[in-house]
Amino acid sequence: MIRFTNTLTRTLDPFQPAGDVVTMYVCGITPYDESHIGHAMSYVVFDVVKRYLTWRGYHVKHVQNFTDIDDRIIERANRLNITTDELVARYIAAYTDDMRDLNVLPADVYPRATREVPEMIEMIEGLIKNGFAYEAASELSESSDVYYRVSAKKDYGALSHRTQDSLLAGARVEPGEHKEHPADFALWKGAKAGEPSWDSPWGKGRPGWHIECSAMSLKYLGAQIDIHGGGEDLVFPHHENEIAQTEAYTGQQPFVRLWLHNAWVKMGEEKMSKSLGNFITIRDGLKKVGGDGLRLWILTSHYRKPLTFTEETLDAAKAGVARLRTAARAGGDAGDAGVDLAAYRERFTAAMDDDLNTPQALAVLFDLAKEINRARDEGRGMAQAQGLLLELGEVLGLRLEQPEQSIEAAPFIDLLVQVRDELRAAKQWQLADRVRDSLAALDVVLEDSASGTTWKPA
RNA sequence: GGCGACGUAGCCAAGUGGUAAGGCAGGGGUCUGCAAAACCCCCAUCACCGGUUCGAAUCCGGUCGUCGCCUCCA
Repeated sequence: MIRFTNTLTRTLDPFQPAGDVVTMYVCGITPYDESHIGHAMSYVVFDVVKRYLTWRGYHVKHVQNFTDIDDRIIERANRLNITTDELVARYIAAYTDDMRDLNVLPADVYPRATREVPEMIEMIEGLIKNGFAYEAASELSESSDVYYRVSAKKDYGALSHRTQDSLLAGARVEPGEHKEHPADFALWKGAKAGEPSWDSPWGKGRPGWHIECSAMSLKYLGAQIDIHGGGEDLVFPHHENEIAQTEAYTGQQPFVRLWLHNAWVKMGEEKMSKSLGNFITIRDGLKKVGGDGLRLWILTSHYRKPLTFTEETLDAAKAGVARLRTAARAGGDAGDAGVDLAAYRERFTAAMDDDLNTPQALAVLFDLAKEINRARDEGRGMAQAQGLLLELGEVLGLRLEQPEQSIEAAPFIDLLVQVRDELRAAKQWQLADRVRDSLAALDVVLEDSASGTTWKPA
């Protein structure tokens, strides 16, 4: 039985989707800058959720949004003197490249806020009609704002385990806003001069942040969905507000059956974040340790625990990948090594069933790798065990069977290796070693074995 | 102030009642022309104090420390 920790209940609950197709909504990025490895953690984690459920026989429909209009996008576009559309297109492309290289499977739909405005307006109108929202004049705009009336929903705060009273303390009202209650939040913002805006019953304006996810999950996945995921920092206020909006609008509860949240990446003792400026981009991480390396680094920690970034841990992940790859690719003799494959399969499944315990699942892969290496050393067949290693690796999104990038110089390296073999046959050790050392300096590692010499990128 | 998380070997990180998975690094071997890889062996009593229990890293209480959310954030 697959179980997950549900943020709403804080308990480990059996996974029970409502229908044949598992509906999963994951909060996507705001494309105004390059994504960092904290984002990578979130998307890799939910990619593994999807891969694992699929491996277990479920069909998953995955929707992930792009928040393509917000303050940061407007600011950044103004600063670069380009349109918000141009800015957004640039960073969606960068994100897409990052995900491809991380081997993150694409979502089924990538809705964008700016293309779903009518749906959001319809929802806001419904909320006003049934008393959960109200229009309010704004001194910052010629148009009105629309706010969600938090006090109208009794269980507001359930996800983040907060009371409405406690929310009063932290809530802030910007100058010029006319909220009934400080904790009320914007569904629609009246347009300020020079901002992109859309026509609405309340004049020109743009949607608030939270309403987009409510509108898009409703449109693409229905009033009630199985899984909603995102980073832990979205629990409040974003996801709390999504629940409030969607449930108030549809009248159906619960909006989400299973809330999943991943913890954050720490830089030393602090959270990695854009605002602190202490981030490593996905692109840089990929250059350093590759897609598998980054994934392994992320998955060696449980998704609900903070993951510490240091250069050393990233290097460790890279070395770990090399180890798994060696076992997966070492020239395999056909046949069964006498390895109890079913036992490994069961251990892996048990670990993953238990709230996606990827650290334990990886331990199973490493144990299996050791068995494969041992079989090879003893001259036993190991092809089946290697097949299992690849299969389980794939569930975690690891591409162990092939180099991630084709190397253009491969034919030349092969040639050098051949020449070196002849030198070795002639016992010209010094020259042979020079070839090896020179290739090493170019990050090509040679390994001699009884069956010949192989090489791999460092 | 409110809510929450965490503190396990040099580093990272599982384990939530029966005497500590895994990875990286390190040490010693085997193999090798040498090296690399691989294999074998070694390397922690779980922040601290007290309690419950036959038995606790794991439950309870306290102390110290660290971090997060409450404002944009994966």
